[in-house]
Amino acid sequence: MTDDVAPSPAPEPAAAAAPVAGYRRPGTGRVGIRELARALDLSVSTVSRALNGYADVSAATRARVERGARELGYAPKAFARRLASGQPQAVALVLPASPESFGDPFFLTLMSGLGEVLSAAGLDMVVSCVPSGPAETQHYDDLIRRGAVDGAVLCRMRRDDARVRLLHQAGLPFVCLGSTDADRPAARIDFDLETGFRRLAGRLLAAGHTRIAFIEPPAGLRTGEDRKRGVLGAFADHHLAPDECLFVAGGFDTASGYRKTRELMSRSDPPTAIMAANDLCALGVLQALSDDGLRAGDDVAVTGCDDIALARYTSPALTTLALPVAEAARRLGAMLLTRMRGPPEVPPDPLVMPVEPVWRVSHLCGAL
Amino acid sequence: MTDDVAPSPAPEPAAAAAPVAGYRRPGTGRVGIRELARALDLSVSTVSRALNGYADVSAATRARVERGARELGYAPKAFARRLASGQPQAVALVLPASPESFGDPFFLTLMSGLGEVLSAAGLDMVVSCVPSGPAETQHYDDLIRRGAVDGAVLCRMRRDDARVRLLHQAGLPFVCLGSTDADRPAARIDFDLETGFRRLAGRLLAAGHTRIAFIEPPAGLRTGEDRKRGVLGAFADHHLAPDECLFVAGGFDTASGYRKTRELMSRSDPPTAIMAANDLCALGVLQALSDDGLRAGDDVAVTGCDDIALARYTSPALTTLALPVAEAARRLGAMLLTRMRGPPEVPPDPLVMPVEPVWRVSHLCGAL
DNA sequence: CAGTGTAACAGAAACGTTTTTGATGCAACG
DNA sequence: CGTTGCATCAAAAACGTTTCTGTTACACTG
Repeated sequence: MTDDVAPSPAPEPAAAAAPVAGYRRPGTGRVGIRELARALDLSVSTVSRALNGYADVSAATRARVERGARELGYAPKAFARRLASGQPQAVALVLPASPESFGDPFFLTLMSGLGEVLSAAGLDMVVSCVPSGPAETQHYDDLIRRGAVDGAVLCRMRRDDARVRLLHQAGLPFVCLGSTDADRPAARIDFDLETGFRRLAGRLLAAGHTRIAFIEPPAGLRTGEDRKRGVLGAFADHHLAPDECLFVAGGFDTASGYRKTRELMSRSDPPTAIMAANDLCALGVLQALSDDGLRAGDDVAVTGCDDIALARYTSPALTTLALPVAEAARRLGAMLLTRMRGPPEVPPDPLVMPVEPVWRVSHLCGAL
Repeated sequence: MTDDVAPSPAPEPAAAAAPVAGYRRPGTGRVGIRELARALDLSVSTVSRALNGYADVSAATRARVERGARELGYAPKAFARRLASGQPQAVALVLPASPESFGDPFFLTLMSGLGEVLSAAGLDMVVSCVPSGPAETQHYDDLIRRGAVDGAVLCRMRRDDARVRLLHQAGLPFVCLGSTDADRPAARIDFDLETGFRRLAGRLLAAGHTRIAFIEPPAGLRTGEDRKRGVLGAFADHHLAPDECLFVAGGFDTASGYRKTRELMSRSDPPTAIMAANDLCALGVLQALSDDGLRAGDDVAVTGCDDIALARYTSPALTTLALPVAEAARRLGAMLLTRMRGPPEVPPDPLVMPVEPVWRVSHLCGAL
């Protein structure tokens, strides 16, 4: 109401690199704690203390303040509160931005579950999509230095992960989806993918498959090691040795599933079963087989991982591993909350969540 | 370094409703503009002006400051900057949180494209998942009052949308994916879904289908009206009248596609073609047909919309509409940027983007 | 040479909160 | 009656920036 005119005779209104200039911030003139205090004929400090639950304000006054705040539509500005008190305001979620995995429903579920509990705690979630690798760590560094977030959620963990080193030394509370190195223990939740893949591979071995191919996740990921250990374990359970030539580097995307399957099936001794890194990858496997005139579940056994909504609608319906990712996301959020509230160094409480095979039809068919 | 001890004799460290207490903010002791100024033997104001591109600092000093900032790892705290200058810091993206559409890759693509251009402009993107409806508007209201964001992106537009009313009156810059009422013109990008559905339906009509079912998007959505107008238009083009009983309320999720298809196909006069609200919905259609022993593309024609990555991997491969959503997301971000930078009332510049049918196989098969 | 302009910087006042420290009135106590 | 204690509130000092207003030194004008 007061300053509605332009900054007219501004001495030097920023010259070259001014990032976002000429912008008149919205919210100017909106009701602040000062207006609320004046309207109630109270001091600013009393209003603040009333709203924040301090003990030295009478019940009557507190009620009056709360009512006034409601009526005038006052809510403390998050950035000012953050500046004055350092109370946490937002947490970061950095998603991998590989163009292929754009469609992975996994992350949407993760985000949604996380957002649910964080928003209930009054925290905002700032998410960014950054390609995995050094750029990702850099992005975290930027977020921290700018003070944009007070906590972080990591996924796609790798061993000797630069991000956890950074966050540890920055003293920022964080939680991981998936485990990393043990030297720097970090709070985390993990899916028991080793057992999951062991059970999947075990079933294939029991059905007589010995030439089992495994399209591995992108190199460097901890979860890739887990999954591989699982299928290796199944071979050991059956006192068999895998043909490691059939373990090929792949990815979490449909395209790599397609490509790798064509390579595998054009060998002189093709596999009789193909385990894909995840469901998205398995879709590529299915398509490649179909293009070769082969049929999954009849000619070649195929398995996926994640049990995305579409797994039951493929043809044939995909046998896969169901991950409780919504539940994991909620728990991750809760873990992060306690770390942000509590002392900076609470002991990590790792939690590994079970994974359940979903036997549909793509894994059927014996070895010969 | 100075205050590392607890707030020991705190008079009354918050009693009941203190939201997040006992938390010692991270970043304490990190380098601020004050430390940087001291290290360079300059005043705080000069450092600030140097970093912000003001003209009244010598080139030599500016270089020295920039170098110092780089070496000490200084970046201005976003919240303090926001407080002092009102420069925008973050924009909101509120996604629908219906448990069914959790997996819709559409939103992941939208988010990623948006994030790309916003992050390049130094803006954070705070995303939340809220069920459509009043809660959504309430959430925006909260974000605004708390000053958490300086701009917003809306999707899933409805006519007479409460959110655009709110944002308009709050004076917050925003852009929409999809159009709303014309009385309050808002900057937006829209997909030409009317033409898209008209072409889809046209092809079906040309193939002899007259009993075309349409599983509509959730009621109230503008995009639903567009799509319906498209199929109605195709009927008009062919001088035919549709059986409106075959236009049923559905949703953007697989489950409703499945359910509605079973209902439709159990009629005494079932449709010979089914147009689904989107690809996710079409997957349910495919599954329902398959469960009835019918085959899409042979017995019944089926179409979707969105061309999600999986559309080519269904069986049969899904005929659908390809939307340039990544491109739209980037442009939407750019539009929001100009609105946040420019004066609050720049004229809206609506943009409708073309949509391309992808003729795969599920639409094949004639009427008889 | 007094005056004027200007380049380059410093000091201090914002911004909207929270938190610390003080102040006041009043009851209870010795 | 002077203290002490308590309940309740107000004033003022943070928080880390940006921006407004001075200030200095120096070159240039007339």
